[in-house]
Amino acid sequence: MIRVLLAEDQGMMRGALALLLGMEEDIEVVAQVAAGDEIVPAALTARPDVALLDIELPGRSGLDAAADLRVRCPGCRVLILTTFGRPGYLRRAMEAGAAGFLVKDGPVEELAAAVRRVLAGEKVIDPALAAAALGAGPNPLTARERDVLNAAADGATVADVAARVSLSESTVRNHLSSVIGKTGTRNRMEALRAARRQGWL
Amino acid sequence: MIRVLLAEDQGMMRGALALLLGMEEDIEVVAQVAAGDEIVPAALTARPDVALLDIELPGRSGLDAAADLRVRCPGCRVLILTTFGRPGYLRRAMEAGAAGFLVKDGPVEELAAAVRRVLAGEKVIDPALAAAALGAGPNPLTARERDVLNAAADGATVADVAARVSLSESTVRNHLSSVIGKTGTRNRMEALRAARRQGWL
DNA sequence: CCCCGGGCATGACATTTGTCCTGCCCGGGT
DNA sequence: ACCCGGGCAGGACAAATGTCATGCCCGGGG
Repeated sequence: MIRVLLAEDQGMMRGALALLLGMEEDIEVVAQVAAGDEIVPAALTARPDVALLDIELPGRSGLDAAADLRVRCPGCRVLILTTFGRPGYLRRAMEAGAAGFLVKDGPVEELAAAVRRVLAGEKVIDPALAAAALGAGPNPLTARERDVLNAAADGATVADVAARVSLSESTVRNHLSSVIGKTGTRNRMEALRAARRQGWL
Repeated sequence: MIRVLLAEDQGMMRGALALLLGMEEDIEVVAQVAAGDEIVPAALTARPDVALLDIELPGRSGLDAAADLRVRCPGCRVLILTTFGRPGYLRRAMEAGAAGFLVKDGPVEELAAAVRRVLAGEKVIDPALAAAALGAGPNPLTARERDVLNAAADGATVADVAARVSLSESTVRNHLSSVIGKTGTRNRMEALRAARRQGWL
């Protein structure tokens, strides 16, 4: 019996996946969580063999939780299941020690198969996605630049961002100008979209 | 046997829902589509009793398709199934003649139940959402303002937008200024977020 | 008939944004 | 000891953005 933990915020999706997986003879869903910060605690009590994690979750990113599971719950394989096949997401997933990376497109049949393959020690990665991730190179943004970009993501003005991250307005503008340069875009809005598309968040 | 058409772009979600609904004794999924512009053709050949439609679909909005089904396929009830419980979406769904409006949170069990209730002639709407939709009032944006805002949604400059919608730059700025005013925001980015949140798109 | 809202357009203006240059501090490599 | 990348900040400048007043045209309603 393969013990599976399921982390997914959309109730209907989570319920449907749980039912589907539960229908397989050799799979058992031993825990379901809807938030990122519930993943590690649930894994510690439920002791799953495979953790099926969404990335965009309330509370905490599935990728962060994956990195934690690596040390807090060794022997528990991580399979990332996400809407977006962003190169940066795949890269971060691999760095976090994930054993597989699935996108929510693609047929349902893939899911149970991927769970079994991951448990068998295989890596499960879409080859096309892998190529894209390798070709795109690593995240060129510095931590500070990501902070500032995130703080500006909701349309905040320079002054707002400066207040949020406790920086001078000049510095904020310098950082923003820098990410605009690195993304090859013309303004923060385009830069934001570009960074998101790459999974640089 | 209730004949159901399923329109949902995410492969895994679509597959999972189809399997779940198919498991009900009285429900049969007679068509599955992944794009908005496939809905009406599929409905015309498959003759479903209930059309379960996502809103955000490639090709065409599920809401537009719903309005079309009203005339092209009368007797076919529409049940909207969407990620976002935006007031404006619900309002538009009702105006398009939908019989129900479900959000993808909430338990899976709701789904089959909603299909049956819709077929029985009931309206299926979350009361809290209905209250929000009524309280929010109608969409204050004019058609042109929506066009311009959409054209600016990807970070395009005023010049870009003007070219896209064939307007003078001055007019574009006037329209943008107007939506900023109507949304009570400070710039186009905030205005965009506000409009999206309301479902005014 | 007149008024009003909507679309379109200009020009003027203040503010914000993005760029560039300079400078300082720090820590890690060579 | 030296350099370099990163973070931080200031100033100066050009370009983009947002506001406002004005004007014109149209169609629908009172």
